[in-house]
Amino acid sequence: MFKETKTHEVTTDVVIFTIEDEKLKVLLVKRAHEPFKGKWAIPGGFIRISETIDAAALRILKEKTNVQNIYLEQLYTFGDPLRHPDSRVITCAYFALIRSDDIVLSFDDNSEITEVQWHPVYNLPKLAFDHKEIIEYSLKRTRERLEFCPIAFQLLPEKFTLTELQKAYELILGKKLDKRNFRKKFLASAILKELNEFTKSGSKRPARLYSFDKITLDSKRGHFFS
Amino acid sequence: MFKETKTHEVTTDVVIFTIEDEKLKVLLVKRAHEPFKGKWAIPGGFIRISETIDAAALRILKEKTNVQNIYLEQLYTFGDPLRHPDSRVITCAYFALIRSDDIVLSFDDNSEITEVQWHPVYNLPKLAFDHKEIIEYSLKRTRERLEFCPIAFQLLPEKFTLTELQKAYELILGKKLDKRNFRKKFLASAILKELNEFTKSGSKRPARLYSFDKITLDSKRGHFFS
DNA sequence: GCAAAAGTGTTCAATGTACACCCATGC
DNA sequence: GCATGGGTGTACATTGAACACTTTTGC
Repeated sequence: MFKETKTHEVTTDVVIFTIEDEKLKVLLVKRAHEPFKGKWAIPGGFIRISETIDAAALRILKEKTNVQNIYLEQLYTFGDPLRHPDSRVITCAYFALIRSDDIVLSFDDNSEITEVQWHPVYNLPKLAFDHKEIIEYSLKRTRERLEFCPIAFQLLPEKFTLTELQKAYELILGKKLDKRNFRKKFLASAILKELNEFTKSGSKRPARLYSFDKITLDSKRGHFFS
Repeated sequence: MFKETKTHEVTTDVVIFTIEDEKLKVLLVKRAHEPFKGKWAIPGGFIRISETIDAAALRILKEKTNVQNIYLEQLYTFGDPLRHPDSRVITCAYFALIRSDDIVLSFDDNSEITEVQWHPVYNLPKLAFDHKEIIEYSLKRTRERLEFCPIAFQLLPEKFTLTELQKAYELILGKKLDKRNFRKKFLASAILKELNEFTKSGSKRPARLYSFDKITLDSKRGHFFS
């Protein structure tokens, strides 16, 4: 009975969302080897024997984006025996939301990968393994989370306008929202800090900048991210 | 890098809730061997090389309870390198809700287990591994699910009274609910079928029996259990 | 007739939704 | 002065929460 388990392999894959060019995008890597050589996949890797699964996911996030201290949530563990064509690989998937500016995509020259790139979520190339399913499920979960917690702030710069925040919501949810209701809700929620700064307008009325109120956010962390 | 993964072991553990003697209980097994010999644990086992994780969890559920076709949901994957004292064991935890009547608890004489028993959730013995944490998290998720889907019906017989349904909710949520509001909500929801049958009262007013409307439930399955 | 559980409605507060116009700026 | 995106409030419907008494039965 124990013998059987020896050939399991356990990986973690991380779905990393961002907003770039007014589009919701996901980070993909191009595979250097078979199986699925030359196909796009979400970044992932083996879980090391003495690291937690969370740590493995964070490590992979950092390897590709140099980003740390991010909202990273365990999504689901995918274990169909046929999901990997060669061997039994169980993967514990995570998802994360990050800002794409001031990020330098990178990868070691370990010959596992030949490219790293952002791809529009709503227009993905053909993906390796069951990664399409994993991304779809991530999006679904992100939408569910968004109804309760303001995780969209991970996608925005420290100072942002309400319109930018609304755009982020609309991109994730895939639908238009009512401007007045949106603003009313956030201004009532006390998680935003109204700044006395405005965008230097490029040919239109300057917009007020807001930031997330770290104190309120931390105090509600258990509530939001439980 | 690949070599490292060879010593991972992957199991699934299943938290099985039921209601017995007006208490919310969870199924525990007593371990026959070290580590944690003689300690109570939630039932679990290795995932076979060619079965899905879902199938493994269902198999374990069936081995202990002979129950199939049940609401079984993947909970979370626990992978702290120190959660097992001897080796690296990653476990993919599931939870399920079942009725305890007409269930015969059982276990193979494979000498892994010396006992199988229901234990009150709110009064657990000391548990092996991180199983206390897993049960607590299961309860939390069950509560969250309960706010959206009527999963409590898994705990009840086919025909039940509104009071029994309410009791099930109260036991899971750990708090009293308002009778009138509770009934109003369910009678408005159209997921209950009102039967022309009543409990044969034991010294009190007979109560109307209801059953879950399978058709409505199935049509809302995607909605509830998405 | 009394103990025990079944059954029943109204009011109020909070929340979500629909909806249209004026404002400040750059050109 | 006009085009562009920024900013604002009201009315309505839905939902959840609080709350107390009458009914039916077995004994």
